[in-house]
Amino acid sequence: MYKALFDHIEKFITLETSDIDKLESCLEISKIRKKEHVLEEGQICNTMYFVVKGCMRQYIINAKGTEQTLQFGIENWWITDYLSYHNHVPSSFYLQAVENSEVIAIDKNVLESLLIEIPNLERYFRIITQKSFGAMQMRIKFLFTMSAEERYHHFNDHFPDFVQRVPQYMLASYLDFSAEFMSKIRAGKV
Amino acid sequence: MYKALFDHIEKFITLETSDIDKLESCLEISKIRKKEHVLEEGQICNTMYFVVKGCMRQYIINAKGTEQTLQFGIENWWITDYLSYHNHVPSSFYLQAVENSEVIAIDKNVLESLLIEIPNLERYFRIITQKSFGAMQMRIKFLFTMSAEERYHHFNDHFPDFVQRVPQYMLASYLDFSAEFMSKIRAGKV
DNA sequence: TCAAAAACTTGAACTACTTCAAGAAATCAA
DNA sequence: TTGATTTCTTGAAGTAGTTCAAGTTTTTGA
Repeated sequence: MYKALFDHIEKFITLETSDIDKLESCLEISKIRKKEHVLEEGQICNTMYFVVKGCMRQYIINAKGTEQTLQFGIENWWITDYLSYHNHVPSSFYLQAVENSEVIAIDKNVLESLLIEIPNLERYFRIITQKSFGAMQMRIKFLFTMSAEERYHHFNDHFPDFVQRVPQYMLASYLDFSAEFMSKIRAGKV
Repeated sequence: MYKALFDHIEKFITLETSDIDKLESCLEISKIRKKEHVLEEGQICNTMYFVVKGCMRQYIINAKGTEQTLQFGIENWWITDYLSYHNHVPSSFYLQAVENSEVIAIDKNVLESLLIEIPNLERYFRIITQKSFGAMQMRIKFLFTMSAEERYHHFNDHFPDFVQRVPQYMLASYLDFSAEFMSKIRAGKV
């Protein structure tokens, strides 16, 4: 059940059996129904979520009242609002399930003590966060250098299955263009 | 000399004296002249840079041959290409000094062994990377929700001194609009 | 299984930006 | 101190996208 997480951790470090037990005793799986929120704007985010199954997203509601997806989190990704988490300030974001999902939620206080007890786990989080940061640097590059149509095709080429999984309007906003424009790109009307 | 870095580290964790010595023996300050590169596109990035003095930037050259700044790193920031660093693949970016700068360069192999020896240092990097990731999430939010003019004023309100430090065209591309448009915003001609 | 809700499509009008080209101002290096 | 380089400005023309509104299709849930 927690296997997905342990498998993911073992890709980067090796845990002692005692540490596995220690960690396991702190974990709890929860099921999040499609459209359910685990964080809403204004709340303080005290939890990190590891997606075991399904898909979560981070989004905002912009000045026009439209939702804009800033980030997706699928299987084997961690998702949280790191700024609210670390600075203990109200979040600017919503965290919501896009599909019925299963996540491992781990509370900040629990996690921070665990990390002090298990230095190797600290290492795991350092590595995956640095890698995510690298992915984000590439994302900024793509946003800055590609046209809307190029971003769509690029994403579609790299993640064809994922494109099928989420509503088009969510993907459109993630790629930073309107849902209507997405429709026209797909129809070849641009 | 390395004080800036030790001061920064001590904001997040406490190092044993022996660890301070160990770390110090691995550090080396280098001076980077304005416009000098520490990384060029296509090279593999094996170094992390801590800016002691001055300003560095990460940029690309786009399809039209124009430079686009993706990231600045000023005093007390780490800067590197995390994707190239972790995946050992050629970098998509340039890393260059915007001003005459002093940086502490630390080699990947040296750092990775140090991190294993000093778990607390692992913790330091985990925390600062997560915080940087949080800042990046906010940056995406601003890019997605604000107009060019709003982005300029928002940045100018929050970092008035920094705006004076870098050429306008670099800041314009960092905020994702053209240098010419920046000129018009500043002249109130939009 | 069917009504309601959610998601997608389409075209027309609009606009926030880019591009280009040329000149002016500021900074740099010898 | 001056010529060369870099940076900034300006206006005119163009365009990659948005917005709106209405209709269609698909999915959902009782």
